Amino acid sequence: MADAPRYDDSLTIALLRAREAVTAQFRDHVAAGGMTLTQWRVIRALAGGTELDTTTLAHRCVILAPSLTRIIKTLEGRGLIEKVPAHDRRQRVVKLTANGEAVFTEMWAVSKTRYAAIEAAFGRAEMLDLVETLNRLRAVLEEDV
Amino acid sequence: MADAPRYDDSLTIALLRAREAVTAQFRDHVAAGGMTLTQWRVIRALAGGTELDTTTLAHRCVILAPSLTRIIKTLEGRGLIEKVPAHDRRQRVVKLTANGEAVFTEMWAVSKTRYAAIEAAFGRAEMLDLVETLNRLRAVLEEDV
DNA sequence: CTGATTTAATTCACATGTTAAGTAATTAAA
DNA sequence: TTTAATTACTTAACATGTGAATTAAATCAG
Repeated sequence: MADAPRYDDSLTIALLRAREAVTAQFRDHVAAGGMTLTQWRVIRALAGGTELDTTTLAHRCVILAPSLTRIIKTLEGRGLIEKVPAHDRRQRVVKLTANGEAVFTEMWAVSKTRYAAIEAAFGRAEMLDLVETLNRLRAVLEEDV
Repeated sequence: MADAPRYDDSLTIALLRAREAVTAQFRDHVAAGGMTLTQWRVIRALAGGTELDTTTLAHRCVILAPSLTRIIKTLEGRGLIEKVPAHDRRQRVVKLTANGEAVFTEMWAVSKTRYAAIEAAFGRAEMLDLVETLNRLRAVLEEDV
């Protein structure tokens, strides 16, 4: 009785630990760039001149709106992103500044290296398969259950 | 160039979204019990009379020590857990109160149902396989890379 | 065209994640 | 045995997660 059965734990905990292990591979170099992993997701989503409104950006980065509001404020304060006038004046559309693009380019090179290392260690086929499985799980849960 | 390539995104985002989709299946009923998902992990880890120190508990629940300190304070304040005297007086050992066990038992029944629904929708074999793959990924990353 | 509804963001309040620093108890070394 | 190092946990400070309430702009109904 020391260990209760693991019904809802096995999957949620496995996802949590796996994600923790993966992000750990990027955390240091992102922190070295003076950024959090969440902020880095935003920078990445805007790289290459992409202009996005808050809703779209939040969805792509998997960040809730209130968090993104704060992050935009922070990154704007650091001169990494800037506002862009929008047709719909309710929207807040943003893009990277020249400085933001430069920071992205610099960090991106390292990021690719880290990712390649993961791929090499785990196997490219397994990796693609895992991503496919995860997306399938998500699709199933977002419809049926 | 509107879309930057997806090197480090595919896996981290897939993990993030998949976890979000899974936890969404439990969030409502856990919230209905007046608890957060993180607090629920702690309750579950202690169910059945289990006594654990903070370090072990933090590891099992995948919660950082500072977060667990606050959570223990909260749950203790609600009368769900209580301290247990420990040999090593540096340690904080806790267990569920009778009330805590009762709350667990009540919520556990629903939790199992939700989990069974996920298993039915996604497939038991795929689920076990996914958990195994996630743990293998973690093992690889925690050693080699 | 005016009022009701919907939509996009923001703000608020609280819980948790995250790193660094601090405290108390234990253990190891001299 | 007294000090130094280690260990377990807490506190602090800031970033993010989360749900609810709020504000402003756009859209819809009549």
